[in-house]
Amino acid sequence: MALLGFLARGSRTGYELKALMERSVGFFFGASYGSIYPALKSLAGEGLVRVEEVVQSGRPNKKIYTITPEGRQRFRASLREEEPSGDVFRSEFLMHLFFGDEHDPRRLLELIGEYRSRCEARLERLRDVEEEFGKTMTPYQRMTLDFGLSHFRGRLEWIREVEDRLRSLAARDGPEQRQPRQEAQR
Amino acid sequence: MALLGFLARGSRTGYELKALMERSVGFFFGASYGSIYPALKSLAGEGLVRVEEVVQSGRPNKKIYTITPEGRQRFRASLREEEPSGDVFRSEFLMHLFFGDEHDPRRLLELIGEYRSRCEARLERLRDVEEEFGKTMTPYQRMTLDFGLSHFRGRLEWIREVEDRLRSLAARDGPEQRQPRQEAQR
DNA sequence: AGTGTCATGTAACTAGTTACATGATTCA
DNA sequence: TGAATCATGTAACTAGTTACATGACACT
Repeated sequence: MALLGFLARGSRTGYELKALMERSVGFFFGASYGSIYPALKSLAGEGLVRVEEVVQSGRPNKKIYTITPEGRQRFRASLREEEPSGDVFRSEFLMHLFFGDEHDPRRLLELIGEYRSRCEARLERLRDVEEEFGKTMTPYQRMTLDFGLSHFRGRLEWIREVEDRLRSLAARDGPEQRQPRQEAQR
Repeated sequence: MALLGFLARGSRTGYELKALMERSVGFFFGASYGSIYPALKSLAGEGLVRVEEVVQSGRPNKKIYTITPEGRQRFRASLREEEPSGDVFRSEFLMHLFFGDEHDPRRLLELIGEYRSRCEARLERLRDVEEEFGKTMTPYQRMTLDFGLSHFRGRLEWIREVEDRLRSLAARDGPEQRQPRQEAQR
């Protein structure tokens, strides 16, 4: 259904749809080729999109998908009728942190550093999107972008505080006490 | 592996583990019976946990799982060696908002109201956990709880702003213009 | 010489969830 | 009387992802 929404704003190939989705809704709705191509095929089978094949040399023929009037109708019907299911959130990183007292403190600091990098990178990409499209977005697209911006900013604030607490915990335990069990096991 | 972590803090039944996980890590690591029972079985098969069956009448026999020394070792090894994969976040609600201009404004306000209720309920539950266990938590458990607290507080702040913007958009468009396409299609 | 972009697609796999099956006891 | 709690487990299903297969062209 998401694909229909994007196609309602202009005809695209599967490849273009993936790139477009990655930048716009990627942070809350991932989609791989393995899900996009089969979905487009089934939409075409239902007559919700039309396919126009453009012959190319040196690469597979381009397939430009265009939404049909039935597709538009179906899309709007799905917006009206579908109850969005609850957000899904899952974090293995937090599970590691949860069991932090069984962890090597240095490893923990390393893990959170990686976590921070990933958040920073994602925030950066959202800022790029803001600069590039900020003026042409609908107010609704703007709201979802703001969601992402505040999401990652909040996350980074929390990370900074956790790093401080982790460092003071490490200092309190003293440098000589670091990963005693790991040393003993060898 | 998460199950081993919980069992390292005390022996439990599968049923108890589910309840325990729901309250403590539920907001970032969901687990259903359909995943817990088979996992416990395979852990027992690998000798990482020991099972003690308690005969009961009127309900299935209780199976109390206890971690073995090999289980503890394996758990710590997994903390040391496993790279936590990136967080997973997915929101159908945001997809609805993203296409807000094709939506009926009243329906949108309704959807965000439901979204707010869910967030408030989750925040409330985390506050319950804080009151009940705040004093006995490890500093690491405290950090993950704070993650949840700041996560949902940030979310609620964003929601309030979106509700304001949505209402002013609805006011600007005027009440007579509501869902014009939906009316016309019938 | 090597990386990134364009461009399609499938098969195998992963990691679960949901629904079902069973059923006594306790509390409001 | 009805809901919640305790307690286990499986089968069928869902919704994907990852890796593979193919390969030219442009840029650095």
